[in-house]
Amino acid sequence: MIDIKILRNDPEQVTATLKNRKTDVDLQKILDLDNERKEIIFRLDQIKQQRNENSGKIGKGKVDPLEKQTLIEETRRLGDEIKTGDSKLRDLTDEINNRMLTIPNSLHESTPIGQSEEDNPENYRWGKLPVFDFPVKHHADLAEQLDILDAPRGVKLAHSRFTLVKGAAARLERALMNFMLDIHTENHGFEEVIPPLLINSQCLTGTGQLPKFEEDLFKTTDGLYLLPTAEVPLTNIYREEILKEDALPVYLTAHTPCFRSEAGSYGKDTKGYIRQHQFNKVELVKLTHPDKSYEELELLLKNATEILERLELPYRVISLCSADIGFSAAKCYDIEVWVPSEDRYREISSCSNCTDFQARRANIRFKPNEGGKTRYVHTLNGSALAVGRTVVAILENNQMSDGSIKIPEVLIPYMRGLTKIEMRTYD
RNA sequence: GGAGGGAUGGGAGAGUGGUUGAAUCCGGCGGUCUUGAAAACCGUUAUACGUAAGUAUCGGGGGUUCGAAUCCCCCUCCCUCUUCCA
Repeated sequence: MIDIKILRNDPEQVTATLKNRKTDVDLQKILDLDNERKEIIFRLDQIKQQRNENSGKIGKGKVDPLEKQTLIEETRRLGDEIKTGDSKLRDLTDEINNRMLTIPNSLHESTPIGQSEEDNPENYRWGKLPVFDFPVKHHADLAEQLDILDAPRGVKLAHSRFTLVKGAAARLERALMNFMLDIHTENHGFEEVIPPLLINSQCLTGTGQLPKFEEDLFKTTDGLYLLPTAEVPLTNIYREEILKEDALPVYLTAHTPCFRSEAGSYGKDTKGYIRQHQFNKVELVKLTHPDKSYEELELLLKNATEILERLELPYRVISLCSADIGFSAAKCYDIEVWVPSEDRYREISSCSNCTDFQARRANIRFKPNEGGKTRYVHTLNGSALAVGRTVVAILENNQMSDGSIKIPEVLIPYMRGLTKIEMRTYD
């Protein structure tokens, strides 16, 4: 949530943000409601003051009995007025809040203005693209031959966009999560946690998935949601808390499955393992001092790209432009990995600085060392990495002419010595 | 699932209708003392809105009352006992 003071003092700035983001919110309505609210508060405070004075007099018995009855009756009328006023005020405040929750975060000055994802500038590329002297295969075809990803049976067990992961692919996913978590905990200073996978609506409102994006989520019958990303529980760990400044920055990582309904992406990536309702992801979250969040974003990006470099997978980093950046982010880098069968890079990570936007929604603050007012922390999150898509990248980039897959050097110990995924032979 | 108990300031914990935004203790901060530290002692120590007067806040919502942390109702969460279970 943005600070309503920004909207009051500089509505043009918010209007510009909305325009650049290609979205629309009725700001004038919010401002009107806000003014109405101010007036009600002012009037109500005066009535309450009068009521409190009257009650004080009655209580102290300083009024003579005749006047007392009149005063009580008069005060009762004030009470009625307060009652209706308070309920009006509450409704008004709720409506303002609900509308405020639909305003996206302000953009950082370095976030490029663009009209669509076409306008996301590329920052740099890393790695040599693989050259194949045989026809490149799609990972779904490779996996089918190797009998390691089973889409039809995923459908049988659940629904379309679910895949049964088998044998060497299952081991590869397990190896990747362990590898990624080990790097982040041992080299990058993140604390590993295992959060609940079912999340309540307050948390999802805190990180910005609710109320606007409910249709992207799976909801359970008792009102909880399957998490769409570990960003939600990790960022919300300190919801409604005040941290000590010395506790910052907080670095958290988790491996979790993620669940997304993928509403609105019918027909996209229907073949293969790119777009699933359930996928594994290792997530990084940072809670930082507001003055440090942009340098922390650069570090976060490095934390994520390091995984790809160690796996020797070619990637590029792009900056999301105003039309493509997420609702909660002020600035966001996407890391895209090379996918040979598509002859292009595909998203494998998103690293965002959400500034105080989520912290304000979730009420995550810290007490400055030098004293004074509590301030909102800045929250950052990044995938490092999406495990399923990493499997896709390894299958495709490391495919051999015979359809076998070379295991990246750093994963071999995690694969219990397996260096290659080959055709299974059933006797 | 069954029965009961509870939710108060950073923490512990008083407070059953009228200067109680809230005793006391711990913690935090400042000071006295000390070469320094500890101990002791003194002071101080919530948040939001508002230029201010002020208003609101004792889990959340509603009600009773001139007046509610305190009484009544609903909801949420937590705990204990019991049952079941990886």
